[in-house]
Amino acid sequence: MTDKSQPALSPAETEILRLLWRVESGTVQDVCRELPPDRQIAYATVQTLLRRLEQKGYVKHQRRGKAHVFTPTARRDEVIKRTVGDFVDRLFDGDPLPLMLHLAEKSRLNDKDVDSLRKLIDKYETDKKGE
Amino acid sequence: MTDKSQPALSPAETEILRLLWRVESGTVQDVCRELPPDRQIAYATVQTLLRRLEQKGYVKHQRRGKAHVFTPTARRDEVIKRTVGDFVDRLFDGDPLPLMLHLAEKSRLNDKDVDSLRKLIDKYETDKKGE
DNA sequence: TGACAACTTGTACAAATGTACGAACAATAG
DNA sequence: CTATTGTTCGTACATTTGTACAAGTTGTCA
Repeated sequence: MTDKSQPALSPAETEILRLLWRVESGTVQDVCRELPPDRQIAYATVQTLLRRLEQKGYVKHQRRGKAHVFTPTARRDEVIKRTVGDFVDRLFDGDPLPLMLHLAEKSRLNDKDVDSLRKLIDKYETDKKGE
Repeated sequence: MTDKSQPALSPAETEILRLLWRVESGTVQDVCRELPPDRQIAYATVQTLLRRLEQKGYVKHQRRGKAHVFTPTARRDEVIKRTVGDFVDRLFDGDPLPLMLHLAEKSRLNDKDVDSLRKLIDKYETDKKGE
């Protein structure tokens, strides 16, 4: 059970945490290297954000030689779930359907996307029968 | 064409704007009255937020007697679209599908929801054939 | 062992955000 | 016309966020 009551993430923190997830685990430099080319922020800034993430309990670090190696402690899907939840609460009073419909309408889904969705829906209906 | 380059909304601002949309148009008090009971913030605070919304170009006001009547100038779906877009960018690199799948999985959709979705998907496939 | 390079830590600071008080002002009742 | 009441406006302030410099620390290579 990971701690449910972690403080919310700021956008910049989210950005960094996502990079860290991508690397699995890494030093400040590793994270910096992962930044897209059009998004250059200073080493020190990334460091601060990682520090704040640690304060908030989303990552931990351990030394490896001189460097700190940061590792996420929060599971990706947990965080995403909470973030999305907050978002849906804020914008749609907690009802996910309008968001889904919105997404389905506005975005160009390709065939595979539609397929995945259809599978999910089918699965939902199967599950429901099983209950 | 509404101005595309409005400054982003803070969560509190979003909250107030949503209330204003609900009322269509109203005074500070009207908006206050619309606040859920478990979310009591001071009149003055709502006022400030409405003022900031106006500065950012999301609402305008006109006098009616003593009071200011605020009206949204930004279309609901426009704002939602942009907000959702930003969110998807931030959390999913702009790809909406993971979010849709996430929503479909984690949320308890009821039968009507699933039905709506299915309709949308069907429509998508019809459209595609037509192209 | 001492100099160098890589890293971290402390600190800073401007902007944005959430929140709200108190003074000024307008409408209205008497 | 004045006192009262409801409203706005200016202002304030703590906190969070985004950003980063400079000084200190630690490992490493000669």
